[in-house]
Amino acid sequence: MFYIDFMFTQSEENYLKAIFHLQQEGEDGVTTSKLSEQLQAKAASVTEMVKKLAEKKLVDYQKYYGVRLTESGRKQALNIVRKHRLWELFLVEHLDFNWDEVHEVAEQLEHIKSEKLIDSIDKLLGYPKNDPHGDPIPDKNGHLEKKNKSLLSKCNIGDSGVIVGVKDTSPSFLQYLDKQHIAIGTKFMIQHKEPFDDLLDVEMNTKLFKISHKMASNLYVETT
Amino acid sequence: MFYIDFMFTQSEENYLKAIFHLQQEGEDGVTTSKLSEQLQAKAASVTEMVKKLAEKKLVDYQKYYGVRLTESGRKQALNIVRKHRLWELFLVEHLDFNWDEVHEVAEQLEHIKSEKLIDSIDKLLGYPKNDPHGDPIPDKNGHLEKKNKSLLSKCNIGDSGVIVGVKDTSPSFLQYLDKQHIAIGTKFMIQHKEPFDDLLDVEMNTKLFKISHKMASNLYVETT
DNA sequence: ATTAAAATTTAGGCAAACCTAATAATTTAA
DNA sequence: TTAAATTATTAGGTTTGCCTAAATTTTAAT
Repeated sequence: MFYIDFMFTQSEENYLKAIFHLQQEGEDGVTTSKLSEQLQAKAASVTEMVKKLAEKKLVDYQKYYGVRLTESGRKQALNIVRKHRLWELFLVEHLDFNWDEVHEVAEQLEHIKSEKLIDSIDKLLGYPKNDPHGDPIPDKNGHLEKKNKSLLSKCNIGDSGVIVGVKDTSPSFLQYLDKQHIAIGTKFMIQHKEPFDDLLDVEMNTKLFKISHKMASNLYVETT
Repeated sequence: MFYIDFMFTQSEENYLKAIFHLQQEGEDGVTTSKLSEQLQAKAASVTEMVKKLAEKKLVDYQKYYGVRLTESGRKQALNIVRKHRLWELFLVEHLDFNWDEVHEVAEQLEHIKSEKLIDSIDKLLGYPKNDPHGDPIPDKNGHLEKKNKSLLSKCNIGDSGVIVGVKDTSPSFLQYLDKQHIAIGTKFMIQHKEPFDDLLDVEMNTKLFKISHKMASNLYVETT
């Protein structure tokens, strides 16, 4: 295939995506070591690639102080995130994948270069707003809706609402949720919060669940 | 992602596929120069890769005399061809792609590594036998149906049948067929064949077409 | 049967993206 | 505020998959 100006290697795309995700989390700049961890690459490799991205004006890079996406870099990153999330939803909606199986395949599919392809998938899915993990899907123009979600672990006794997303998307966590019939859309109400270890008693589906702090800090909710 | 024993690079997969296709055409072994042309790579690059494939027992390689797929290599090649053709059909059937648009995207999609993904696509499509260009789709076990197709250019006056495939799958040829409403499944009968230049008068869709030798030698037919 | 032409292989390089080891800058803690 | 610890960068390698140019083998033509 022929490559155009603004086309990137898979590796470059993975870096852009990783920087984007890390920027979403912490507010401060993205460090070499954070990227190194996220991408499972050595710090030296990260420095090298980051310099390349800086040359291409995709990131602002300050030696020893990390990177930040430029407007152009952010746009590219959002495009990859968009493709990843649309593919994930497609796999669940049309190919009988479970939400714990989609990530790995979407990691590959997100690099397919065809605007028509992803726009068709988008259309087929009815221009969806969220992926199977509750994360918002950027639109074609790079607009990303930001929800008023918070972590279940931040909620207090008496709070109620609905689960809208997961922070950890590892198969093991998602399978654990499946086993307990906890899913996106599940309504909850916090009955009790143990001061000692933050263990929560949460009512969901008319049943009572004990939810660890670790689990609660990986569930996004919208309170009502 | 993690790589397993029998997983290949995109480049290796492209070589296997190219060798497979060239073997289908000429009966004799596949030469370095044929591969070089097919893959748009220099002969020296081909020699190098071919040696690697030989080490992996995917091809039998005789210096200066070319390669031939081993049983293992053929199985791998068929798997890639299977994926390519299933994706092509998926694009046409589910994403409104025209048959002249699918090849380029399928060239990328064929390298996605997920057995579950391609099996789901296969199922979604109803375990189809042919891709949008009429080429047979190998099944999961590497079985490839061979049809009794021949070229329209080999037919004689009075012969009739149905168009079952195209040899040239370039967008320009396919668009040319679209313009004349010639498609897979179109029935035909040869009214006349001009001895001088092999120009054919062919009845299709109750209309009469003049078909050049070049065009006729890119249309596969089954005669009745 | 020789020789010229064509095809193929070998040798030596290059870029991408990774690595380790050594060095340098920054941060933390005494 | 300095020294130690941490973090980041540079320097120098490796592998993959390409390339050009030179050498070799095969094929074709006289």
